[in-house]
Amino acid sequence: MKEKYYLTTAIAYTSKIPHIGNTYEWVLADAVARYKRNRGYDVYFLTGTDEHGEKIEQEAKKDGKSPQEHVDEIAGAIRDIDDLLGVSYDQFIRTTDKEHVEIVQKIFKKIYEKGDIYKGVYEGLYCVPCESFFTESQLEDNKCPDCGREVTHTKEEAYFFKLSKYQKQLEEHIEKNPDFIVPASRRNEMLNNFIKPGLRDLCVSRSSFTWGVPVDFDEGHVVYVWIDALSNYITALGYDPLGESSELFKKNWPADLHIIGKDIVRFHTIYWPIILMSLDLPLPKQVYGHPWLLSESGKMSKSKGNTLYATDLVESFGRDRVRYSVLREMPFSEDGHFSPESLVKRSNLDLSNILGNLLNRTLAMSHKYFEGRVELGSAYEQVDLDLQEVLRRTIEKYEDKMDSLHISEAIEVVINLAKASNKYIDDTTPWVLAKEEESHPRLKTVLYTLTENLRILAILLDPFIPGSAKEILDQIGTKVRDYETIKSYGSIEEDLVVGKGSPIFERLDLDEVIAREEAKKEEKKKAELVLKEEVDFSSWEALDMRVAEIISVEDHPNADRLYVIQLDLAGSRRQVVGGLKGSYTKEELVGKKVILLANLKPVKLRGVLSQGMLLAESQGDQVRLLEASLATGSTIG
RNA sequence: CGCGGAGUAGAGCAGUUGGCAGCUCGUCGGGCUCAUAACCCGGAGGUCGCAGGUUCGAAUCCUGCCUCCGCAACCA
Repeated sequence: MKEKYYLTTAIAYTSKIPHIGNTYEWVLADAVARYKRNRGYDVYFLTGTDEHGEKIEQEAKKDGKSPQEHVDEIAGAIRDIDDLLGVSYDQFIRTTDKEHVEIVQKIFKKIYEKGDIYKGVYEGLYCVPCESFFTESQLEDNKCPDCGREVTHTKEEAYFFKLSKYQKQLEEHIEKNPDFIVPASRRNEMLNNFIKPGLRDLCVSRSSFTWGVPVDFDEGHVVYVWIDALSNYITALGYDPLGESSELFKKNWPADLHIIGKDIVRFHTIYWPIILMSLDLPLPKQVYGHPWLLSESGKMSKSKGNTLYATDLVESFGRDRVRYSVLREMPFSEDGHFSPESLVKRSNLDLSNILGNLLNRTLAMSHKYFEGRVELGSAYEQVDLDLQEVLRRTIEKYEDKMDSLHISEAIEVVINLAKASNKYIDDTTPWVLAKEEESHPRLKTVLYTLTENLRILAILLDPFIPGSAKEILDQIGTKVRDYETIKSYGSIEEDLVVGKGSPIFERLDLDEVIAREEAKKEEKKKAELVLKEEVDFSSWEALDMRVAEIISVEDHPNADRLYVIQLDLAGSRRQVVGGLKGSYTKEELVGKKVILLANLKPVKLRGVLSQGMLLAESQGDQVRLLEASLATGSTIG
């Protein structure tokens, strides 16, 4: 009986088309899935899309579509990206699937009936002019802390999850199972930052929007999107909280591995385990919060113009180069950097020069000297045995690295084997052996060794570059492709005739690629200029913008990125809180004449009153204030 | 005093239990010619963020400080 292995990715949020940083996760999971299959596990690999929530409702509205139309479109695109990257998922779940929705409703009901979810009130003391809720303790003299006016008692019904009930159990589980959350830094973060300070009951329903799973016993409420989303890992398998679960579920749950981004570790290691505890289900064995794939210039974002998409990359470079370079550049716990340049360098170096060239020169020699026939000649010599020892250790390290999810290091180990094989050619100098008839048996053994090494290299690389691994084995012409065969050296056919071979992974010209990518980027920029909806003149007239002068600037006492700015507006004093740190020093700001949106409703930002907004141009992280020259109080128009 | 990291050769990074400071790229020089101008060998290049301490011995352990990044918060 094969041992089962159930792994999942996070389900992708369908608000926007994901970039390569988002899609990296699927390739990572796919590499693990393929590796485990090769090792003989009965793998079940789940991925899919998360399609509910307020944000999606809003995105759809912006495009003038219904939420369903919107998510159908994005989910389709995501599925296409998965297929394009060769992600070998067994199931693709969508949270709008009817079965999923029904089971989520049952899960919610079951937890409710158990008493872990209770109906409460999102209670608050409400200040109508400020449109804000406050707790008793926030009030100053029983008045609104922002504007000092009377507050009214307001209640809104909502459902809450008693997280605190399971806090101790969860804390113990995490402490007793050091591998439950990896890497360890994430584990510490969860314990110190969230669990130990105490878990507050979580509001698990919403009534302010409707795009979600309805609470079937209470109209007007939808299930909190995270409860809905996390449940996919069991609904996909056919879990039934009120009846008999499917065979698929019984076989596969608990999951062996959830692969997710480091930003959502909290949901997967606190909320999700507690949901499972409440349902009396076992917890997943491991959650890996992988780091991020960053662009050269930092986090990928549209405004920075450094966003890369899998579809473009695969079109430009081919699937395996993209898969290889993202997996290779990505460390286990630190963020990795990725760019088309790094892809080209990696690809040329590892795949063309070291691997592809090794294949090519080996096949060429077999043909040149023995018409492609590969067989063992004279007995192994020390240099051959040394290489076999390198090979043995390579497999050992590879398995160790793959099992602990250190994918990049596993790849490195394999490439080092390819390097050792190249060195072996220099050490044995086949072209010298070819000259003398009497050294031909030795030459046969050398080529046999190289061919067997290549076969093993291809099998080891299969999880990362499945297409090319197959191509290598095809060129060699061997049918011996099972993972287990790499452990008994010399498993290759005895009467093998290798193919002529042709270069895999042609070298790429870096300068050419850069020029091409730049041109593409420019075109993209043009295509992405999308303006907001048209407004009429009265909307413009309603804004009162004035010239004002900055008198003084202080750090916000309670927020890292904010300044508290005092302005002179035609003799009267204004205070504005703004996120200008990082763009200006305090000294630079003082004395500047700027443009103030003066009739914006005042709000408190982390406790400090802000009466207006300063106009500035912004691009990504860069912010530059618009500067004025006329007297303060002058109007803009 | 919210939490977690990072600071090691020009760049990107390894350094597990303290024991002569390493890898890849780049650079310089050499070798080879089977091969995708690829492959192989060698050299140069570092006060291991700063300051103390423990030790026969510290990149590694302890204390303090500086700088950077991420999470959380926040950007009118």
